[in-house]
Amino acid sequence: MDGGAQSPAKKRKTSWKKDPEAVKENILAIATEEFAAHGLSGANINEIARKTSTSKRMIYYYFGDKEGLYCKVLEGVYGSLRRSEDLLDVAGLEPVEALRRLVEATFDAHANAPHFIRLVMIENIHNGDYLRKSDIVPKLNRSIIDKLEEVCARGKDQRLFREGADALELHWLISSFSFYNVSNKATFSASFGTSIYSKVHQAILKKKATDMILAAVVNGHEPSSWN
Amino acid sequence: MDGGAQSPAKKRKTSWKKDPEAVKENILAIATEEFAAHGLSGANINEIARKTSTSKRMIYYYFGDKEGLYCKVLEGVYGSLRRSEDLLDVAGLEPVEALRRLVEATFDAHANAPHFIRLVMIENIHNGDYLRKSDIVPKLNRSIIDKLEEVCARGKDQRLFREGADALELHWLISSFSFYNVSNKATFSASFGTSIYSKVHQAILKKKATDMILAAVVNGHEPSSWN
DNA sequence: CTCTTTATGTACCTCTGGGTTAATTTGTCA
DNA sequence: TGACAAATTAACCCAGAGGTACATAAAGAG
Repeated sequence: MDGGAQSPAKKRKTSWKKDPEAVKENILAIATEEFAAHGLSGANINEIARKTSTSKRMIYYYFGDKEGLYCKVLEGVYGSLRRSEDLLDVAGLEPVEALRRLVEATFDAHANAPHFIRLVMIENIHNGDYLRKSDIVPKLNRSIIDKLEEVCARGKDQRLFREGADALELHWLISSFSFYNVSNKATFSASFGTSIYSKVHQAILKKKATDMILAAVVNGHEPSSWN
Repeated sequence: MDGGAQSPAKKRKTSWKKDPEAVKENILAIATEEFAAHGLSGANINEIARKTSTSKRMIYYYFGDKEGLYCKVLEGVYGSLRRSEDLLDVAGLEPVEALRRLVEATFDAHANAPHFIRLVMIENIHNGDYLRKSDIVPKLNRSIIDKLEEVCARGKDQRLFREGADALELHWLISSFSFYNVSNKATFSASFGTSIYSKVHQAILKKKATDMILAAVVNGHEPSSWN
């Protein structure tokens, strides 16, 4: 699919060019695939090297060892998700619509970030050891919590939201079905079939889950999608 | 640390006894720990053997290879969960109470089955390949779905539940927060602190999540724990 | 134009870990 | 009681994966 690096016409004179950033990026991209696919111990450095346009030597040159590479991969996917969360702007929406938008966006973001999901699963298998060692932790998913807090505050101010609406608890709930929906697709399908993973059923689940959150948070909200 | 197997005084006469079932059980118990702790590729057969009261050779004698052992471990934990689900009887309760009980029981069952959670996570990393190969799949989590279906049917008959209440969708929702709560504890804590994992906060989350489900399903249910 | 630093390729080393071979002991049934 | 199967032990094998040594080409400093 990509390849093409071997085309002789391009680089016949200077046998190779120095381009550290591109090399690092290339390694990280492949490593993300491989770690996401096979886990930390399951991924194979030789295989990663083979799929890059560089050599195993360069992996160790830039990342030290397998764990170092894994950490950078982890930081990369967390960074991507955070950047996508930062793009979301609900400050202009009224509270109920803002919350609906946040839930739906979280659901979609998870559905569209399979690498992130898998690497978080893998990291949880390792008890979060590498995430904790990394320096990205503090600012981690801060932005999504900030947004939820802002929306909750406005909702309560306007007497639209119940007082029990709590940003962290909401994030826990919203993340749970958004994450589980992707992370446990394989075993859930094996047990109960693939029906809920059809495009239409996914839309229904998103709608019902969103409505359920709203029914819990918003005073007098009728969860009409459950009728 | 352990050792002691070399002490000559103990076993000078009958050096060993035949007890295949006990040996198999012993291997399975240790292997469950190790696979749950380190994953399929992360677990080490030599280490498993060392922790058993038998030898590596016996693992291969009874389970063929590493994957065979893993499959039996997987079947074991799924079986345990299913048996615990079978014990739950809500047929005598009126629909709303029955549903509340099912949600709470699922939440607690997951919280108390860390091995199951980790092995399901691991199995999902492997795309459910081994679960699908196993012969336990058909009857898998059938009982919990049957119970939900029975309760939903009664609830709708009595015009207590909304028509949109669907057993499989409910199971997806209930499982999601029950599972995520345990599976992602490490990364969630790393990001947002451990506050939600205190005993009291866990009870609050269970209450609120249950109330949220009820508010979605039950006509006119007021989610009072959110006030 | 050299000297140094950075970047890269090739070949290699080591040891771990999954899996096996072969012999030995225990139980059982004619 | 002796052959035969089942259970078990100890020692071994070896591919493969993580990691390294060493030489060297490119780029930058002076």
